[in-house]
Parts: sequence; structure tokens; C-alpha cells
Amino acid sequence: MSEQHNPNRQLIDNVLALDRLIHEPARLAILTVLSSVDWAEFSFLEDICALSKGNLSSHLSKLEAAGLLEIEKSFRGKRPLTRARLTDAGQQALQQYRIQLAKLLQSS
Amino acid sequence: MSEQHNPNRQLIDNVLALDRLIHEPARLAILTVLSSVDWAEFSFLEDICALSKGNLSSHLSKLEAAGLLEIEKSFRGKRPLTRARLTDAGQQALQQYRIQLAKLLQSS
DNA sequence: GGCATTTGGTTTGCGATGCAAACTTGTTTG
DNA sequence: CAAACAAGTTTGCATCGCAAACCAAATGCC
Repeated sequence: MSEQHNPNRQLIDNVLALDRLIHEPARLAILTVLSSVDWAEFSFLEDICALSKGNLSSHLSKLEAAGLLEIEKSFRGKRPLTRARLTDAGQQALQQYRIQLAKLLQSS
Repeated sequence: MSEQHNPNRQLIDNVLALDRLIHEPARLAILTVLSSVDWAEFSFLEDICALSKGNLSSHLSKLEAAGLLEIEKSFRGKRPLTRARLTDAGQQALQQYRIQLAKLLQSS
């Protein structure tokens, strides 16, 4: 599939190799924040990523299901407290995604 | 919305500013090819972007509807020939998208 | 000539997705 | 104790991307 001698080949392959799970802006935002803060609280993510609770909740579930982050539910006082952080797999996947992006930009 | 003093603020704003129309990998591939070749034929795009005809057709329609590219239908001999090229708006939108990506990578 | 195949696409159908609104459960406040 | 709030989750819907089906015209072949 990539055997053609075309200057765009590498470029297009990079585009096609993008991980759709991470590529979604809302999730990319979440992962980006998590990549710099260890644990992040639900309401912090909600605020900084400008996502509704419902939206955030479902994206977190998807990322958790994919093993990119882990979610920990506890209590602060009597209130539920949900926190998330990247797993090692998540860190790696995000880094890989960034590498693809970088290649894409370099070659364009 | 961006008034917060958070180191991630700029980053997240870049993510949220991504143009979804361009962000879709299939369309990003199409636009990327077009950005380097002036007119491109349908079957060339089909091949290099690894898209089915149906898929390509609908993405082209969307990009045309958005004014990012123009489509010209003619004949080569007796066969229909469809070609596409970026409009000025398309060039600019793509460049803007790349700038957003670059910022995103820089700040991460 | 006539039937099958190929070319060059477009349209249709469907499963998956993202988002917002509604709901839930428990807590705090007046 | 009732109303409002906090912290999420679930549901419903509109949209999307993709593949399969379709279509029209041209060509191959017997």
C-alpha cells in the first residue's frame, strides 16, 4: 500500500496512522492535561477542557476502557471525588500520537 | 473562558480551536495532497489517500461545500474526469490548521 | 451486434460517535 | 423538611464516516 514512489506517500501514511481515539479534540485535551499533572480531578478537567460533565464522563470512560488512563473514585469529606491519571500505555500512546503529528508537520 | 492562569490554558485553547472539517484524517490527507499539486484527479486522490471512491466522493463534496476546494468535471476523451484543487480559502484554512498543530506540539 | 466488464463516479444504509439534556444519588442550606 | 446544589452517569438524538449498492457510459470480446 505504501510502495509507491510518491513524495506524499510518507505524509499520507502519517495521517492515516493517527490514533482516532486520541485524535478526537476533547480527548486530546484531556490527555494533554493529564500528561502534565499526574492525578487530575473530574471538575478540574471539566473546567479546563471546557467540557460538560456528561461529555467528560463519557470520554473518560472511553479512555479508561482503552487503558489509556485509570480512574479512581473516592470521597472528599462526604462528596464523591473522581480523579484520573494516565497509565503508562496512555503516556506512550500520547507520545506516539505527538510523534505522528510532528512528522506530519515536518513533511508538509 | 481563557482567562484562567493555568499553564495548560494556551494548549487546550489550541486543541479546541482545531477545525474539525480539516481534522478528519481522510480530509486532512486530501487537503495535504492538494496543497502540493494544484489540480489532482479523482483517481489519483483515491489511490494516494487510500480511500474508496464513495468515501472520497463524499469528502470532496463536503470540502467543496465548505469552500475549501473546487471541483471541476470534464472529459478525458470520452470518459468523465473529475479534478479538484484548493481554493485560496482552502489554502489558508489548511495553513491555519497546521499552525494550530504546531502550537500544540510546541507547548506540549 | 450483443453481452459482460471496466471506468468513473454518486447515492444509500448502517453502525459508531460526540454532545446535550435528563436523570440519579447524596449533601447542604434556609 | 423542602429546595437547591454537587458530582457524576445515562439516555436520546443528530451527525459522521465508511462500505456496499447503484448508475451511466465506454470498452472488450465472441
